[in-house]
Amino acid sequence: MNHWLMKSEPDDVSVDDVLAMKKQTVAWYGVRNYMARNFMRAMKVGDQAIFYHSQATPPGVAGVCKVIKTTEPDMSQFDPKSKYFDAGSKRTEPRWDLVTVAPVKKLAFVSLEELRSVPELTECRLLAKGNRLSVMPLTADEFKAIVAFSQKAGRRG
DNA sequence: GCCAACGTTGGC
DNA sequence: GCCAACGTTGGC
Repeated sequence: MNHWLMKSEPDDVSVDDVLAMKKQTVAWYGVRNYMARNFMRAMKVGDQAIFYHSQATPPGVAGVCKVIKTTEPDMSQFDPKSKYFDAGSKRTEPRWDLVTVAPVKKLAFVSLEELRSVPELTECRLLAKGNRLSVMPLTADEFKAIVAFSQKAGRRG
Protein backbone atom coordinates (compact mmCIF):
# COMPACT_ATOMS: atom_id res chain seq x y z
CA MET A 1 0.00 0.00 0.00
CA ASN A 2 1.23 3.46 -0.85
CA HIS A 3 0.67 6.68 1.04
CA TRP A 4 -0.16 10.10 -0.31
CA LEU A 5 -0.97 13.63 0.62
CA MET A 6 -3.73 15.44 -1.21
CA LYS A 7 -4.40 19.14 -0.98
CA SER A 8 -7.69 20.89 -1.29
CA GLU A 9 -9.04 24.29 -0.54
CA PRO A 10 -11.47 24.15 2.35
CA ASP A 11 -14.06 26.28 0.56
CA ASP A 12 -14.53 23.30 -1.74
CA VAL A 13 -17.79 22.02 -0.27
CA SER A 14 -17.30 18.40 -1.22
CA VAL A 15 -14.06 18.37 0.71
CA ASP A 16 -15.65 19.73 3.86
CA ASP A 17 -18.26 17.05 3.47
CA VAL A 18 -15.58 14.40 3.47
CA LEU A 19 -14.05 15.71 6.64
CA ALA A 20 -17.44 15.87 8.29
CA MET A 21 -18.00 12.26 7.15
CA LYS A 22 -21.18 13.38 5.43
CA LYS A 23 -20.19 11.95 2.10
CA GLN A 24 -19.17 8.40 1.44
CA THR A 25 -17.23 9.14 -1.71
CA VAL A 26 -15.65 12.12 -3.40
CA ALA A 27 -14.41 12.38 -6.94
CA TRP A 28 -11.12 14.30 -6.74
CA TYR A 29 -11.71 16.50 -9.76
CA GLY A 30 -9.83 19.60 -10.78
CA VAL A 31 -6.21 18.46 -10.69
CA ARG A 32 -4.54 20.29 -13.59
CA ASN A 33 -0.89 19.59 -13.06
CA TYR A 34 0.88 16.77 -14.87
CA MET A 35 3.00 15.66 -11.96
CA ALA A 36 0.02 15.55 -9.62
CA ARG A 37 -1.97 13.70 -12.27
CA ASN A 38 0.76 11.13 -12.70
CA PHE A 39 0.84 10.51 -8.97
CA MET A 40 -2.92 9.96 -9.04
CA ARG A 41 -2.45 7.46 -11.86
CA ALA A 42 -0.09 5.52 -9.60
CA MET A 43 -2.71 5.23 -6.86
CA LYS A 44 -4.27 1.89 -6.09
CA VAL A 45 -7.50 0.98 -4.34
CA GLY A 46 -6.81 0.94 -0.61
CA ASP A 47 -4.01 3.50 -0.68
CA GLN A 48 -4.40 6.03 2.10
CA ALA A 49 -3.98 9.76 1.78
CA ILE A 50 -3.52 12.57 4.24
CA PHE A 51 -6.04 15.29 3.66
CA TYR A 52 -4.41 18.71 3.59
CA HIS A 53 -6.14 22.08 3.56
CA SER A 54 -4.33 24.72 1.59
CA GLN A 55 -5.40 28.36 1.36
CA ALA A 56 -6.74 28.02 4.87
CA THR A 57 -5.96 29.95 8.03
CA PRO A 58 -3.95 28.18 9.09
CA PRO A 59 -3.20 25.57 6.46
CA GLY A 60 -2.69 22.03 7.73
CA VAL A 61 -3.81 18.43 7.78
CA ALA A 62 -7.31 17.53 8.81
CA GLY A 63 -8.03 13.93 7.97
CA VAL A 64 -7.28 10.63 6.31
CA CYS A 65 -9.01 9.25 3.26
CA LYS A 66 -8.52 6.18 1.11
CA VAL A 67 -8.66 5.50 -2.58
CA ILE A 68 -11.73 3.49 -3.52
CA LYS A 69 -11.54 3.91 -7.30
CA THR A 70 -8.49 4.40 -9.51
CA THR A 71 -8.17 7.05 -12.21
CA GLU A 72 -10.78 7.76 -14.83
CA PRO A 73 -11.22 10.85 -17.00
CA ASP A 74 -12.16 14.02 -15.10
CA MET A 75 -15.21 15.14 -17.03
CA SER A 76 -14.95 18.74 -15.86
CA GLN A 77 -12.17 19.18 -18.41
CA PHE A 78 -14.82 18.97 -21.17
CA ASP A 79 -17.29 21.38 -19.56
CA PRO A 80 -16.89 24.91 -20.94
CA LYS A 81 -18.73 26.27 -17.90
CA SER A 82 -16.33 24.65 -15.47
CA LYS A 83 -13.38 26.55 -14.12
CA TYR A 84 -11.43 23.37 -14.80
CA PHE A 85 -12.34 23.39 -18.51
CA ASP A 86 -9.42 22.55 -20.79
CA ALA A 87 -10.10 23.47 -24.41
CA GLY A 88 -7.05 21.52 -25.50
CA SER A 89 -8.22 18.19 -24.14
CA LYS A 90 -9.98 15.77 -26.47
CA ARG A 91 -12.63 13.26 -25.42
CA THR A 92 -10.79 10.61 -27.38
CA GLU A 93 -7.61 11.50 -25.51
CA PRO A 94 -8.48 12.99 -22.10
CA ARG A 95 -5.66 14.92 -20.52
CA TRP A 96 -6.88 14.95 -16.92
CA ASP A 97 -7.97 12.19 -14.60
CA LEU A 98 -9.48 11.90 -11.17
CA VAL A 99 -9.53 9.30 -8.44
CA THR A 100 -12.40 8.65 -6.07
CA VAL A 101 -11.72 8.66 -2.35
CA ALA A 102 -13.67 7.88 0.81
CA PRO A 103 -13.12 9.26 4.31
CA VAL A 104 -11.27 7.09 6.79
CA LYS A 105 -11.08 9.37 9.80
CA LYS A 106 -10.96 12.96 10.80
CA LEU A 107 -7.70 14.00 12.42
CA ALA A 108 -7.13 16.52 15.15
CA PHE A 109 -5.96 19.46 13.09
CA VAL A 110 -2.21 19.86 12.67
CA SER A 111 -1.08 23.16 11.21
CA LEU A 112 1.69 23.53 8.69
CA GLU A 113 3.74 25.24 11.36
CA GLU A 114 3.40 22.22 13.64
CA LEU A 115 4.26 19.87 10.78
CA ARG A 116 7.58 21.67 10.47
CA SER A 117 8.45 20.45 13.96
CA VAL A 118 7.97 16.77 13.07
CA PRO A 119 11.43 15.25 12.57
CA GLU A 120 10.23 12.61 10.09
CA LEU A 121 8.95 15.34 7.77
CA THR A 122 12.09 17.40 7.27
CA GLU A 123 12.61 15.83 3.83
CA CYS A 124 8.96 15.98 2.85
CA ARG A 125 8.17 17.96 -0.25
CA LEU A 126 5.16 19.47 1.47
CA LEU A 127 7.46 21.53 3.65
CA ALA A 128 9.75 22.66 0.86
CA LYS A 129 9.74 26.36 0.18
CA GLY A 130 7.50 27.31 -2.69
CA ASN A 131 5.90 23.89 -2.82
CA ARG A 132 2.84 23.89 -5.05
CA LEU A 133 2.27 20.25 -5.76
CA SER A 134 -1.29 19.29 -4.86
CA VAL A 135 -0.85 15.50 -4.89
CA MET A 136 2.35 13.93 -3.62
CA PRO A 137 3.60 10.61 -2.29
CA LEU A 138 4.51 10.18 1.36
CA THR A 139 6.69 7.47 2.81
CA ALA A 140 5.03 5.14 5.30
CA ASP A 141 7.10 6.80 8.00
CA GLU A 142 5.97 10.28 7.03
CA PHE A 143 2.36 9.16 6.95
CA LYS A 144 2.61 7.49 10.34
CA ALA A 145 4.39 10.47 11.86
CA ILE A 146 1.63 12.85 10.78
CA VAL A 147 -1.11 10.64 12.20
CA ALA A 148 0.84 10.08 15.44
CA PHE A 149 1.46 13.81 15.85
CA SER A 150 -2.22 14.49 15.35
CA GLN A 151 -3.20 11.88 17.95
CA LYS A 152 -0.78 13.41 20.41
CA ALA A 153 -2.18 16.86 19.66
CA GLY A 154 -5.72 15.55 20.10
CA ARG A 155 -4.98 14.11 23.54
CA ARG A 156 -3.29 17.32 24.53
CA GLY A 157 -6.51 19.05 23.57
C1' DG B 1 -2.68 42.09 -1.13
C1' DC B 2 2.08 40.72 -1.68
C1' DC B 3 5.55 37.92 -3.27
C1' DA B 4 8.36 33.61 -4.10
C1' DA B 5 8.27 29.60 -6.69
C1' DC B 6 7.59 27.32 -10.62
C1' DG B 7 4.74 25.32 -14.48
C1' DT B 8 3.11 26.69 -19.05
C1' DT B 9 3.01 29.29 -23.23
C1' DG B 10 4.60 31.31 -27.27
C1' DG B 11 7.96 33.86 -30.12
C1' DC B 12 11.96 33.03 -32.27
C1' DG C 1 14.72 23.75 -28.34
C1' DC C 2 15.53 27.94 -25.70
C1' DC C 3 13.93 31.15 -22.64
C1' DA C 4 11.33 35.34 -21.34
C1' DA C 5 6.82 36.50 -20.15
C1' DC C 6 2.93 35.20 -18.01
C1' DG C 7 -0.29 32.83 -14.89
C1' DT C 8 -1.25 30.21 -10.80
C1' DT C 9 -0.42 28.40 -6.24
C1' DG C 10 -0.07 29.04 -1.63
C1' DG C 11 2.01 30.98 2.63
C1' DC C 12 2.04 35.00 5.03
